[in-house]
Amino acid sequence: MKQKARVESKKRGRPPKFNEEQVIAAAIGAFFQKGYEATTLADLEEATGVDRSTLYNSFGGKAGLYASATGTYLSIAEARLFEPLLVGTDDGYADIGSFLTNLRTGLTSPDAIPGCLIVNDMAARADPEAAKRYRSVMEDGLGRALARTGDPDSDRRSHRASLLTTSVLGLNLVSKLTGDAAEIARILDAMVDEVHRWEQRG
Amino acid sequence: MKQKARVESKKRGRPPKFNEEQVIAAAIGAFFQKGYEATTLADLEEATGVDRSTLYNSFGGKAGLYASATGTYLSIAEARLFEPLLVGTDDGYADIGSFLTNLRTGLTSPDAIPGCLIVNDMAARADPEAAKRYRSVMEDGLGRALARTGDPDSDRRSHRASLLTTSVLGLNLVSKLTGDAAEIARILDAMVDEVHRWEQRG
DNA sequence: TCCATATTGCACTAGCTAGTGCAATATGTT
DNA sequence: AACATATTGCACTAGCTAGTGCAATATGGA
Repeated sequence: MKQKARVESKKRGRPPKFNEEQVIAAAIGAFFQKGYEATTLADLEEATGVDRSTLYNSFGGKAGLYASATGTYLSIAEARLFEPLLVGTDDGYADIGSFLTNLRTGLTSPDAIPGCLIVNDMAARADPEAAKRYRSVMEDGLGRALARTGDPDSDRRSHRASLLTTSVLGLNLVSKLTGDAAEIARILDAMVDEVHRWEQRG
Repeated sequence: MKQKARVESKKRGRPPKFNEEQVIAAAIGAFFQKGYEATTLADLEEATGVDRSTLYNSFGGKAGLYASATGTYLSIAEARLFEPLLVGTDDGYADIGSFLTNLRTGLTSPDAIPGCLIVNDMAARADPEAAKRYRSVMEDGLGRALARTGDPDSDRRSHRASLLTTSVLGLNLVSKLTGDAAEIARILDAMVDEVHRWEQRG
């Protein structure tokens, strides 16, 4: 890391060939597909079209580039997904509906890279078969438990089994990332609270 | 991989020193802490007390050992967490409550390794700071949107913000793992459905 | 006892990794 | 034109990785 100052008043010396935004965008794409570990400097060179020494001098190597990539990605995600939630309309439920629609578009459009960069990295080397089995067994079990509640609406039951299963996956993620028991307890309280409401109101 | 047959009627040749179950248990512990990629053969040797050549001959190397570890882990998880859901009592809601309690115990007990093995592997190399920011921004946004719904119950609102945030994390995971748009759509339908119910019934 | 068979433990290796060193190059300034 | 400065692109390396080869060893059976 010889110099990291990216903003200068005087421009002297050989000018960079690369465009910083484009390099970061390309890096995001690369990290997206494979996750941090599995993305090699060779991958990054190919994706960005920039030599590793340049990546080193200007972005701080693999780690620095990943930091830039996640930073940029989060800013974009905040602007597109989360900002509308913060500002919003006077109809909060409609805003949440829009949020979920945006999420759907982002995740299911055919050319989109699935997942989000942050979570993607987590799932880079996961065993798809194991995760699939884990998920389907859990959802099946929850579905059967819900069938025993007497709730006659089978669509609603399967939706709820799906919701709980997905939440548990997210919960495991939070558990791993924070390791904070109080945080886990809070989330579980929220889940318990909601299930309790199902019981009371259908 | 010279031979993989682990069950033999005749016992000839030098007997193994290791106990298969213990080795797999130790391997689960090792993979738990670091995830697949970051766990080296040296780590596995130390955790299991077994030489790499033995791990190779008897378990199929790192990949084979991981397969055994996930298989065993899933069986345990199924027996402890999911089996009670499948059998259960006549009170489905109570069964789900018990399930969530078991989950809580497993995730928050001080000596427990956080997360589950499957999801843990996914989160092995994730950037905790980025994930934390991502999560807190999302939860904050959802909380504010819920505040605009006119729902006066602030505990309920924060619980729901938490539930949705956790679900979205899980959703991203599913998206990455399956890449199946229909599956994502199904989960999002479930989320939309539940939010819709909040709107209608409070 | 001697043989067949299987595990063990050590030393070794090929391949890949992130990261470096440095001469060549391209610009602004004087 | 000549100099100062910064980027570039190539070749290189130290270190770590999963995986191997093989002689030593420990057992059951003949």
